[in-house]
Amino acid sequence: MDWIEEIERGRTVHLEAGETAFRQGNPVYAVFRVKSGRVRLTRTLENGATLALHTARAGDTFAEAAVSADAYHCDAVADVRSELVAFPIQHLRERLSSDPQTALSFAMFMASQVRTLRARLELRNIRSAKERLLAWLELNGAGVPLSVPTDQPWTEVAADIGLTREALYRALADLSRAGAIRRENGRTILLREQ
Amino acid sequence: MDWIEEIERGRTVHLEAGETAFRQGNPVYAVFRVKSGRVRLTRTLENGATLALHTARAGDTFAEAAVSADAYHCDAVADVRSELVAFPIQHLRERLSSDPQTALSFAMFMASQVRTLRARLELRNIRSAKERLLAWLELNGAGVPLSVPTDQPWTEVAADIGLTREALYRALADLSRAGAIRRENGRTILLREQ
DNA sequence: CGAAACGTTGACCGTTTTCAATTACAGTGG
DNA sequence: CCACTGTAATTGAAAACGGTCAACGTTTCG
Repeated sequence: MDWIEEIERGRTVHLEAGETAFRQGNPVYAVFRVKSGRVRLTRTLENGATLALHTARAGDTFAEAAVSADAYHCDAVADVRSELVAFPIQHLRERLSSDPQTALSFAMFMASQVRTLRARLELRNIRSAKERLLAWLELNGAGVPLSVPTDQPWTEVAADIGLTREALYRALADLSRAGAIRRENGRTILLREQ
Repeated sequence: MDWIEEIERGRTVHLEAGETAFRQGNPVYAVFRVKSGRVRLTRTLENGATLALHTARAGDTFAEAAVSADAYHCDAVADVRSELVAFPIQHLRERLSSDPQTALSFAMFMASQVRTLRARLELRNIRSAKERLLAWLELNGAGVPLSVPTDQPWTEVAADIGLTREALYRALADLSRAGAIRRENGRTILLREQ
């Protein structure tokens, strides 16, 4: 799972809000992981428009493509004060191209990301806030009855599933009221399972 | 880019609408690519609910995780009559675990998918239909001035970016009217570039 | 201790969805 | 070659849902 940390420890980088880890065109020097904070990846087009490509949060790895590229293809700007771990590509490349086991771990890690992202994208196709939230709970729940621990603020969940926090709280309240879920100390339990 | 076809040719599988490539729990036997049609990946929960995990379309590879799993974790059901290519995992595994170059190609292919998916997800955070469409055009455009070929029906684009086709056509009309884009034989050209 | 973030609910407004209807076009079989 | 079916492209009108703004209590953390 943690393919990259098996290869090397990496060095910690501190960024203040607005500071950059790299810019479009800079020669690649590392792959990153966010320890805390938030990093925004954006691409600037020829015409000056800025496109958001990703927002990396605590735990996320980014710029994995650096392994096989010469230069970065987007900007990485800290959104708030952030702490990153930078894994120099040098060593990474050597290990990946000499040790098939490491390369395979890397590949399978990326494959699992793909699965997660596809599911999140599919989730966004659900228009109704209530149903979307319900699907998110089902996707992230575990156990019987299915339940989700409240280990991240609902505000974050809201951003995750593409709702404003207000809409999320309303959906939560509606589902509770309808008896589809129950919220208790630190967990949300799915009811009405058949 | 086409890591998998460099390893083996795979055998073609024909599925009628409703037929399955595999079901949750089946022992893995292949990784797939859709040649034509559409395959829906779904997971059935203990409580009977069905979760959509992905919809694979022409050109998409799916079940890449089969490489390192014993059984499939979801159902793959053809949505319409479809043609798939099945790449037996046997040989795939051997090659991937013995040849670092192949494993690395696989990893980088997955990494590029991750990049694309992240960008598509980020796109969905744009609430306004007009702006979302504009961002999609910028993301998929090429050349100066930026332009996008009409190689897929707008109906599909609508599904891609999470709008109903009606909303998309309206956004398209609005942008045209406002002079932000121009639609001509087989291309959509972004104007107002600075 | 004070300032941020989080949690929650109300009211209103705007955009998108929905439903409906129409035109255009491509492929199919008689 | 033409009626016939299915998909794509478009536009209108009305309804619904989520966004936005506002306000307030609570928790967290430097």
